[in-house]
Amino acid sequence: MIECKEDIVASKATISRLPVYLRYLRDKLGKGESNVSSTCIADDLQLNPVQVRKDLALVSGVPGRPKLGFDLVELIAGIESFLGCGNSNDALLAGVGGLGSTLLSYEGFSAYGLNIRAAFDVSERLIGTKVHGIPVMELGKLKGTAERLNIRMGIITVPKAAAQSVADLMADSGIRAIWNFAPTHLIVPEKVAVKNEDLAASLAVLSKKLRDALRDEEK
Amino acid sequence: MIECKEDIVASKATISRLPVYLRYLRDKLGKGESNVSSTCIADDLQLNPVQVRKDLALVSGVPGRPKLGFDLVELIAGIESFLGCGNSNDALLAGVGGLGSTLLSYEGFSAYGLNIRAAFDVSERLIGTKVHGIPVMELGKLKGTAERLNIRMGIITVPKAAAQSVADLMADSGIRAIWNFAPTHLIVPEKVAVKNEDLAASLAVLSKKLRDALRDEEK
DNA sequence: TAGATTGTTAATCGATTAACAATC
DNA sequence: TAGATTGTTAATCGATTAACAATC
Repeated sequence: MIECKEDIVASKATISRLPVYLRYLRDKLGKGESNVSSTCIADDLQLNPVQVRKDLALVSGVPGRPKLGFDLVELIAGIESFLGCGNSNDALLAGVGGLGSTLLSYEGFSAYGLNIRAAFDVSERLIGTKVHGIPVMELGKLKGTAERLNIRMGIITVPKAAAQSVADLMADSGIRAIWNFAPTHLIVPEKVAVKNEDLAASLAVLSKKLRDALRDEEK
Repeated sequence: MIECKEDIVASKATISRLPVYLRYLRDKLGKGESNVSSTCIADDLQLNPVQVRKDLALVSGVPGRPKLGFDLVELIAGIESFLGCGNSNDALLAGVGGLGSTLLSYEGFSAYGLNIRAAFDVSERLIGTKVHGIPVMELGKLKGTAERLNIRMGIITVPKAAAQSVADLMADSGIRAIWNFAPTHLIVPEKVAVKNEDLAASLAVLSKKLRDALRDEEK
């Protein structure tokens, strides 16, 4: 019986920091280290040490030890268990254009449990090919594939104009979580979760920071 | 004299919603509409109407009118002025791999003022070519180009192992804001702003939502 | 006028940070 | 022991939401 940290409530902010810790801790482990303190993590990642301790306390199986800090192996296992928890994150991707192909080829996802099983497009040229070993099928086969493989996560990388209809199709195919890279707001049934990956919004935040910094300087 | 909304303080959360409004409002304008109410925006984008009004009040030149709502043209101009404010957002990109090429080819950025002027790579095969009209040069020319064109924003799409050294190079070249797509934490001088585009973190949030939703259902 | 919508003030909510006793 | 580090409780900070008078 795998122990799942199922009933722990972690804030959205905490959850989004966990992969950052995970990456950092795996790096440290790779360098042959065996312990790390919250203060050290906080210094390196430019976070508040108390925040780090609180985040880690939520997901670590074993507590940190005064003077020594946390055991790297235990900590990594704790975060992996929390983020992955035995459930594989199988997904489908719709839209094998530039961004879609890039995501299909991105090696980094497997480290976080994401496993893209099939891709879909409307282009005759792409249907039947494979990208990074992942088969590209016609969009009409999305529903059957999702149901057959019991896949609950969908990635949308189609052009804006097609995004809503693909979202509808996914919702109708039993997909319950959509990672949306199309620059548009999707309307989905209540039980479908959507995460918009909004590059424009990120850019806006950065660009504002830059402008403020340059202005402060002038004074 | 262009009126800049320079001294307005908007929260990070507000700033990241502004491009979402902007996209939505441009759509509405394209459909021939001329006014929109905050309640309507809130309904469509699934936000709280008071939040929408507060956000818009910060950036709109003219107030909304009871019964009518906001003038679309004025509102769009207000958000554009706030986000762009006359300063062009010229940028450099380092790392013309899959993701880098995708970003170079992405049409959507210009609508938010981003203008990638040059790209850099170490691959002999790529140097001297153009991607989507943007010249790819050897990495060694980054500093000279940044200084000559007075560019202050850099985009990092190199592999993880090269990211820190590229960040150092950018910082040394006068770049003051880095949009980092490499899955690693960068150490930069205090005056350089960094925005990490962390796909793993986004995935973690979505994946958690999905798991919670599926679990709630079982009960 | 009546009703929809606005903008503002106050209350609530959630997340971060500070303070500090406990522990190895 | 002394000092670094932990985990927890309380205070602060920031953002969202509720309540409501003003307005077209």
